[in-house]
Amino acid sequence: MPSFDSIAFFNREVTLVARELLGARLLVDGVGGIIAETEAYHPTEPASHSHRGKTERNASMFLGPARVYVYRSYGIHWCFNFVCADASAILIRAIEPTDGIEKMIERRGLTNLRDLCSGPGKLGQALGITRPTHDGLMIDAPPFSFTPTTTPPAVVIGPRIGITKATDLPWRFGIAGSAFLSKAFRPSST
DNA sequence: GAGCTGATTGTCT
DNA sequence: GACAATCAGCTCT
Repeated sequence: MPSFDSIAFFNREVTLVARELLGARLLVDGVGGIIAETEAYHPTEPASHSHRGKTERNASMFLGPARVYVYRSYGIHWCFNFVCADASAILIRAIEPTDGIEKMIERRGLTNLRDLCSGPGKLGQALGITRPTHDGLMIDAPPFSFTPTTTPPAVVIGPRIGITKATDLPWRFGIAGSAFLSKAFRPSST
């Protein structure tokens, strides 16, 4: 039994959780690493899949906090999200590989650690994420393993990328100075 | 090193 | 029928 209450952790304001996820350890079947980059999505803004209400695709976002939401992006990639309070979600954009690296190299067909999980689609492939297998599951039950950090890293904040709506919201969070980010953060102090 | 473009398929209008 | 929370490969500087 984990002493960590995942529902309480995720049942909070989505941008707060997105920031606290940085440095946490996420494994899928023993493969994964340290979360290095996240983006927050809330139903009140148009970039969120839950903005238009519940559909078959986004049903997992309405199951409650600490769930996993998986969707296909551009018809090719699987993207991995955590569900938070009020049908909000956090897209995991990048991970620093620490566990099962050989498995990730095999799945990605690459040997460069920095390219294994530095983007939502790459991450989904490296961790073997698919919608039929993982969508709607709880994050604290197998095959997942989630461990929050006890030593929060320095954080950089910026506007979300890869979207066409609500692009001005500073809801993208990353570990400052990490070599595993999907893209560099726009220069800004603090 | 930075920036642009084609690929590919499920979902929504 | 059009779009999309992306990636990889190519061109240009």
